Amino acid sequence: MKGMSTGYLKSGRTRQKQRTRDQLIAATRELITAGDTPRVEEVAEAAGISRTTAYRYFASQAELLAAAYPETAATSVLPDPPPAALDERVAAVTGFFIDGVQEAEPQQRAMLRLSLGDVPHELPLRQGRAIAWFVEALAPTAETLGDEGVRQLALAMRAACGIETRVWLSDVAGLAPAQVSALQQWMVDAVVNHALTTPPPT
Amino acid sequence: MKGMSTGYLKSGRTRQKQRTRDQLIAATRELITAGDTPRVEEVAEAAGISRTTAYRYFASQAELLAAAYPETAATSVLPDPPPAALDERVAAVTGFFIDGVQEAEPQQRAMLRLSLGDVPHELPLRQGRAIAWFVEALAPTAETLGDEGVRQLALAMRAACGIETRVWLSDVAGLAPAQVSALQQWMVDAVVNHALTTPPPT
DNA sequence: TCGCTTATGGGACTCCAGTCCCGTAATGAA
DNA sequence: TTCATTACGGGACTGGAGTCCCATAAGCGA
Repeated sequence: MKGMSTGYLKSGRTRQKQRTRDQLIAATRELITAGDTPRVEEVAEAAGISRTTAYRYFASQAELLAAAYPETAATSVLPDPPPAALDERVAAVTGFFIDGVQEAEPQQRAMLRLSLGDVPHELPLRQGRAIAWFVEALAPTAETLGDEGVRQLALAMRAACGIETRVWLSDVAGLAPAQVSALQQWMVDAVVNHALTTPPPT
Repeated sequence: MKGMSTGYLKSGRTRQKQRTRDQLIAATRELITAGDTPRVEEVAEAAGISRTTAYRYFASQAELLAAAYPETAATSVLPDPPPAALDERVAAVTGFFIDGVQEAEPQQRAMLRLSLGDVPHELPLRQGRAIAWFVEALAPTAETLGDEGVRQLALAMRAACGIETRVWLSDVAGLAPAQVSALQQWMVDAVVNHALTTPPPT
């Protein structure tokens, strides 16, 4: 089972398939918020759907978890109206992002672990949706840094406050969740300030 | 099988056990440098030792890989004599660390993945050995930052240039290995410089 | 050399992820 | 209502990680 093509839902019994898919995702979310990383079998059972069918919709546990990850439909996470000051914009986006990671930490960890699996994934398991948010926050620096510089800085910001850094600061460094968030926020400030004097490499 | 207590090797047939353990680690290293993440069974077979015995020494594939990770016996990685300038000290340690991570990337990824397993580990699977190196590099800042400040900064530095950040910059951001290293080096510079004006949170 | 201790080997077993085959039943068009 | 299409369910199967039991043989002291 290789996962279904994107167009699959669009032909034939559209509503039935959409309903099945939605039920699987809903069940996944419930189990995740209940605390664990559910097996595909558990999700299927909770949704009243057979394991086989669950695998028809999602090629792996990883894809199912990724699909269940809450979509932030918003293309921007800046307040309205967006502040003009760079530090306010950065603080808003960074705070939103760090809070989101902290809240969904178990799921984030599961997705990270599964994305590190032996078999490379074709499907975009971890999509880097947040990069655009950081780029937007950096709009005031566009002239000085240029498109490429802005992008590199946004990557550094995301790297500094993502789940990967959080995992190490928690598991190995032994910091408490609030300390992790504070240090990540501080690291983001560091890279932003540094970029203003020394542009990131390209 | 829960792994053997530390004192196990010290009682009874010491040399035999040490030999068995060494053979397992040697075989693991060979297979790793050959390119893959070996299964315990493969390691055992390559070492001419039974799978059961391999599990007697290492409770999991993760522990075996961690034990096979090259020990940098050196307590310092600064050149001799160590430079006095902060930026030279930081550049030396960071360069050494980033290069080491890049060279052992498959193994590092495997250890990261396995450390994210569902079952929490009691044994120190990932030990944070590098923290001391960064603390040492930061010696010139000890007076201004204080012990706690130095440690927090060292954690931020390690977080910025570790395998976790590397994974994201490679897999999601799509940077080439050399670009990843360059951006990580730049991030380390950023946090060090930032700490001189704005101490990290405690 | 003998015999006790104990490290080792063999192999069966559980659990989970993922695949595959095939029969059934729901859907929706004629 | 009839009937072809097709989504679904059941269940067997592979393969890898890790556990456990028991027999064997290697090590080491007497």
